[in-house]
Amino acid sequence: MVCMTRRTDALSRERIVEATIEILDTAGESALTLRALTAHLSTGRGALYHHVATKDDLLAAASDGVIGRVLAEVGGHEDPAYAIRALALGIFTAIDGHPWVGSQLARDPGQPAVLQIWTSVGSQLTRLGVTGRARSDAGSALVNYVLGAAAQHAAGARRAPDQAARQEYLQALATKWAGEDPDAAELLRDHDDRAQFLAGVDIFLAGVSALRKPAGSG
Amino acid sequence: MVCMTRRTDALSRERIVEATIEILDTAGESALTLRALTAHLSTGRGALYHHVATKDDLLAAASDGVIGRVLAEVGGHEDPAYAIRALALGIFTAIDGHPWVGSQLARDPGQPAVLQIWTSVGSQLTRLGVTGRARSDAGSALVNYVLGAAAQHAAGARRAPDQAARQEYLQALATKWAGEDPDAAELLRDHDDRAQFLAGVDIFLAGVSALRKPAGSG
DNA sequence: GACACAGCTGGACCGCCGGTCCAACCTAGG
DNA sequence: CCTAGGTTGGACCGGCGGTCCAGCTGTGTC
Repeated sequence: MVCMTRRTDALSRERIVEATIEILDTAGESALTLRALTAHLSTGRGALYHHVATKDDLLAAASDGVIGRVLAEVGGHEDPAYAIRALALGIFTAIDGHPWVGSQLARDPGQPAVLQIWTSVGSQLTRLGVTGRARSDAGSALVNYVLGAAAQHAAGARRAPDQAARQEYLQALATKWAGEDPDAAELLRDHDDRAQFLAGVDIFLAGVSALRKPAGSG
Repeated sequence: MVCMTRRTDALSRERIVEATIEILDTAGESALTLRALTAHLSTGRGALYHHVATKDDLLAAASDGVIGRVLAEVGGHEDPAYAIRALALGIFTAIDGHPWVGSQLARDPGQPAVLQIWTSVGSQLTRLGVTGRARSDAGSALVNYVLGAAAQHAAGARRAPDQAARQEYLQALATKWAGEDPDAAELLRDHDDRAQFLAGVDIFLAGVSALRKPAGSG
């Protein structure tokens, strides 16, 4: 009956999600409190709960927004293998910038953001000529790899936010590995998460291609 | 000076971790409360904190115990590729039985359980003849895939604990996919998580092998 | 056997959390 | 002007992880 919003600057789900992302980005997951959110929006809790069901709902909406933006950006490449690399790298970059998304994606396989990733990967695999069970197997492998790497990278970023702490962490790991394989310890020292992540995508793509060729007959 | 434990049936870190695993297995992650733990052990909170630093410490110790047992069991295969499959399947089975481990592994890359997985995978890859950067890339890919699949499977199990709920969930997913690819929707219906997980491992192993051959020179 | 000691134990207590509830408010329609 | 209903803000609730401390309990010493 009435117009849906009384004032353009009034509280809305969109504004709440926006503020949520801002808090998460600037102060981290642990700082996202409904109290902090109400303070940030200069409002009360009842108002929040008129637009949002629960805190989890809010987190899902926030990560859905970020992932949705990424998937929309990287959708337009002709070569499907290249598109898959771009898709994976886009997700990685997004989680590098917003570590909380990585944790959130690992939390619930039914949330919209994860479904978006599934369908994007699935359609690129179809374009790659993979179908049937091979496609669902490959899709599962790639999605799980991307989400796993995302969660680990995000957790690492949470644990070692600055470069010094990260160096310490890598050093400790290198020491642990040194006895077993000095070469690996050396590589760990000038280690690039992004390059390693892409190398993993390439291993996956090579595997899909290798398994497709020998099984020629339907 | 004195003997380290006064009575064999007294409170100890081991007993606490054991009780923690029992609560997590029987009642789920959300049921693990320090209050529930004290009730289970018929003790108070101060006593708990004499043996355990924080709740996170407890969770890490619990998952470390489960993973450690798994890795010790599957270590003895001659063929490294087979050993990797056994390793991955062992982790998958453990997480299928203890879903909370899956969530825990995705939370912190520095915890002992994750380091154990890294070193196990790394040593098997070395036995497979993969070295240097290829090894760290392959190890990263495999570990991230396994951890990602574990976390997703665990989250799914948390969300749909019984078979009926799981069917509903798959049905909803199938409906979503049906418009895009009816074949995939059909496959989703009689979907086997364990087989799909192993298919993913095979994709990565095939990729590692495929990328090793063309790059013959060091 | 008495004693002092040190580590262990249990429960009261704290601040904070997510979520609920309701009285006051503000705008649209009559 | 009044009424009505969606919107707002804050008081309130039970429960959480973690801290603190007074007392207990087993031990080594004499």
